Amino acid sequence: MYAESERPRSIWLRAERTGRGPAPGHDRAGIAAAAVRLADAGGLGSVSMRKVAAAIGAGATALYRYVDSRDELVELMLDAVLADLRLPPRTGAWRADALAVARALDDVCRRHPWTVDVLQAQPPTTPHGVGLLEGALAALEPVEAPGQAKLEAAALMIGLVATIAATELAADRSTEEWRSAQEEYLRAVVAAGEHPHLARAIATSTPAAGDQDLLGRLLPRILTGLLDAPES
Amino acid sequence: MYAESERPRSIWLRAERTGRGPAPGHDRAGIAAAAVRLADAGGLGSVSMRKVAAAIGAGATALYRYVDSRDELVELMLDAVLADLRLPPRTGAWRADALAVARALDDVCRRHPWTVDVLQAQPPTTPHGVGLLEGALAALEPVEAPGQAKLEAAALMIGLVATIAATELAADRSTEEWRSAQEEYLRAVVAAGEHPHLARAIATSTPAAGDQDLLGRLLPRILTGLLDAPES
DNA sequence: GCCTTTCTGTGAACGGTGTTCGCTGTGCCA
DNA sequence: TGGCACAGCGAACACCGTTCACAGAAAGGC
Repeated sequence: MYAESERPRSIWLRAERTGRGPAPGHDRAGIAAAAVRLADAGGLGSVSMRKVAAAIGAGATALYRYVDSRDELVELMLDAVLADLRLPPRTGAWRADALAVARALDDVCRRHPWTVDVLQAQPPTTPHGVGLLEGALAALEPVEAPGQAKLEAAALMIGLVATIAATELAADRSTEEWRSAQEEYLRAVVAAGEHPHLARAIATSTPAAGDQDLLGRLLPRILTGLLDAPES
Repeated sequence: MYAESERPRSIWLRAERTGRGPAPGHDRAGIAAAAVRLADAGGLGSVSMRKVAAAIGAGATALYRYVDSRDELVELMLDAVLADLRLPPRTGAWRADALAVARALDDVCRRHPWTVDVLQAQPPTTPHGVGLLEGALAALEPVEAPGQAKLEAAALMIGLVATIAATELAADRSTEEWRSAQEEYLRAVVAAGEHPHLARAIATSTPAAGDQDLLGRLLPRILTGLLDAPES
């Protein structure tokens, strides 16, 4: 099919083991688990090849025997956490089914906040990632729409879940002093009086009232907008 | 108010010039413009302190006289491109007005694709960024909702515009060989037959048919979901 | 006018990053 | 048993953001 073997291939099409030579001391699952542990503790930024290698007790560059690049390592990590997705059985009510898929993904984002950084960039093309896509498309099965529109809807749904989760997680994901600097500036803007609507909104805002279930209120309407189908 | 002057402050609260000492050879606007040029050409990743400094003909570390960190440089860049926002006058029809604000932001995202990376992370707290927030809140003025809800709606609206733009720009923003590897894997998944819905959606998908005006179809419904107001 | 103070720009340096390369040794296959 | 392909490693390269001490220049106070 392809010339010899030069073509760069996805990690998911490369066998983990060739059979020749000494047995590897580690495997993709263990590496991904160690990297996920690091990311859960300190965010994606604290996942470096050297740190992950150290975490599994290997030399700095041993990881490149298992992974072509850091991006591939992140793909491994994403697939590892998406393996925990618990997609409920379909009921046939497509709005509810799609919402259930979204909620399952949302759960993963809560457990592993760094996943939003990956999911916002592009839809996941890993084994469990395409499982998620399949689940979303299965939920949309009753809808009459061209395949292209459904693909877009599924991809966008994933991105939107990530964005909503990111918005709600924003407070946790930034440092204290950065937040206080932001707030000081906002206070100054409000005090300057040039932004009356912003001032009023902030004044009448109860700081603790994180509104509940954004996903449940938003997603059905978003899907309606994407697929232009009447309520059902 | 604060002890002496140690507290870290936002760059927008620091004067650009104190008056003493030699005149600076550069200014924030010029630095931001050079950085924006770099980002437009090669993405946010190709904006490094050294490259920006070289672009304005300065030594590697001269930038730190104007900016406390790279993150602040990005804030400068974001504000520079948000200065091009052309917010149309309000009409009083809040859905249409909010959509107009979103379209203005969408235009900026098309011209400077790297802005989506910044906007997805958190709402913009720069002079023109709060101008955008003010514009969004002004559009929502006729809506009866608590300030907190309106703030959330405005912030989420910005993030969603960025996510939608990111989805549509995804093809342009990745390298050719990465995309071909992804496609090869997807083809293999479809061929394996374990994902019937995905297979059907891809089979019936016309590759060129980027669906038009996602924003116009999505945003009104999203706002309805956020603010729970009847159509008007 | 001078002097002090304060700021600008610089080059070197530190610790970190992703990644490449050549080496040693090991274990499988023929 | 010989040969070969692979695992792991250490050094190295080219970057990155950031800090620091130091040169020189311009403004303020006297």
